[in-house]
Amino acid sequence: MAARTTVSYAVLGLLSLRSMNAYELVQGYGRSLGSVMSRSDAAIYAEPKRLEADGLITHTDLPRGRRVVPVYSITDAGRDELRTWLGSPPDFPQVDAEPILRVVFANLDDLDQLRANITAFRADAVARSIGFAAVGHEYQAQQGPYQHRSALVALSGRFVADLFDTYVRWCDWALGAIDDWQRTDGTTEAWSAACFDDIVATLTHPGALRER
Amino acid sequence: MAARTTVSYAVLGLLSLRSMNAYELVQGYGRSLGSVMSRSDAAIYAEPKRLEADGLITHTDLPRGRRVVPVYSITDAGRDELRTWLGSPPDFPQVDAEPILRVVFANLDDLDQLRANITAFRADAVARSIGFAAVGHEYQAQQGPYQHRSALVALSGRFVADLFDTYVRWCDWALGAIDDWQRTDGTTEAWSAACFDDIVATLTHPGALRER
DNA sequence: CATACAGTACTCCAAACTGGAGTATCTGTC
DNA sequence: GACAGATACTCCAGTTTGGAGTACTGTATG
Repeated sequence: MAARTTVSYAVLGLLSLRSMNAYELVQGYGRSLGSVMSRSDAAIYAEPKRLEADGLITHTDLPRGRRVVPVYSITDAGRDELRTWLGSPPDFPQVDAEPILRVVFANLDDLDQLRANITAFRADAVARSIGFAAVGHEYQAQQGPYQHRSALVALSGRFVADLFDTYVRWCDWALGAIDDWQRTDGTTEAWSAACFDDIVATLTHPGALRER
Repeated sequence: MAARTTVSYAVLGLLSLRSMNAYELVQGYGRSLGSVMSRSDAAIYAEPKRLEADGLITHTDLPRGRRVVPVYSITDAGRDELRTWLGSPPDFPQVDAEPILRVVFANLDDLDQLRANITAFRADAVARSIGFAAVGHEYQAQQGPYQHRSALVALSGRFVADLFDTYVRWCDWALGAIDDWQRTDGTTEAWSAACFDDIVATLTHPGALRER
């Protein structure tokens, strides 16, 4: 019995809601989980094979026109595995923020380029927000699937919305800061010191309500 | 010439600040970039070999007691590559939020387990905040390396602090919401509907100042 | 009624990455 | 002189990426 990955639990979780084929798994994953835990299609297609080998799911071949498609269902062992995972300590979220790497290694002689990178990041965040709002609209109209679980979907949706909002607000703040640097002819020492004070204050009083 | 990955630019970026050996690269990476772009040590150790094969960096063997350690330096071609990358469009950040997966697939019959998962997530976020504040303190005392770039470090530090703060605030909000569900005997339809309205409002007006 | 075309339903692969185990040396302290 | 902890890595099996490729299905359109 191989070790499970996060994809294992995601697929097991989707199948705990209803039986489906691998293609539907990919669609369902992209719709509801893609924003919090993105995986390539190939990784999701591979997962049911591993899970079935360990008896956590089974499949039934159902005809679809001329071809036959395997439809996967969770087993009791699979539900146990899912329950065990829910009782284990959670991992901390991982972020891969490429735009921030560009900030750290920005060319200090080319603040316009830095600004352009942050502006592009902001535009991406806004575009993704709009795209994600479409899914929210469905649930708003009580049309999304698994209505009895809509409160849980709302909790996770709020998380994604908060993230995107944090991105956009950080961009706006950073763009303003860069403008200030130029107004002070590049003497940013005082600004940096104040900023670090602010950062340390946020970090040492997590979750405190603040305005910025 | 193979395609570059994000690690390539991270290593190239670190070497653009000063020459160092692979071990120092790993330490520097963990300190400054680990929170925005985590990579395993093995991935960072492997990168200089690829970069050197393509002439973006070179190495000089320096004696360290009885052993000889290669110290890597960026070349002009490497600086060009870094500059080209900074001019290319940024990727959108990827998040892998395992705790949110637990929320989506939470057992509706066991809200205490859901609460425990969110509480553990909150505790992790607070612990990481405190840990990250230590690095902030160094810069606060103007002791961190690369002082002339401290404004850029401050921008990225603010991003990490905002992220962690967003996590903690989401946890507090979610825990409160779950308490409310229990007070209303599990009839969460009205709550969900209001929550989706709120989510869509955030997503369609990104960055707008709001209180929650 | 043919045919185009979007959607359904996957497989394959090289290269990258993970995370844990393993190895050896170096430096400072008791 | 011993030992801890930091330095300086390598190795590997298993997982994941992302792009290319294949083939069938259902519906609209001329």
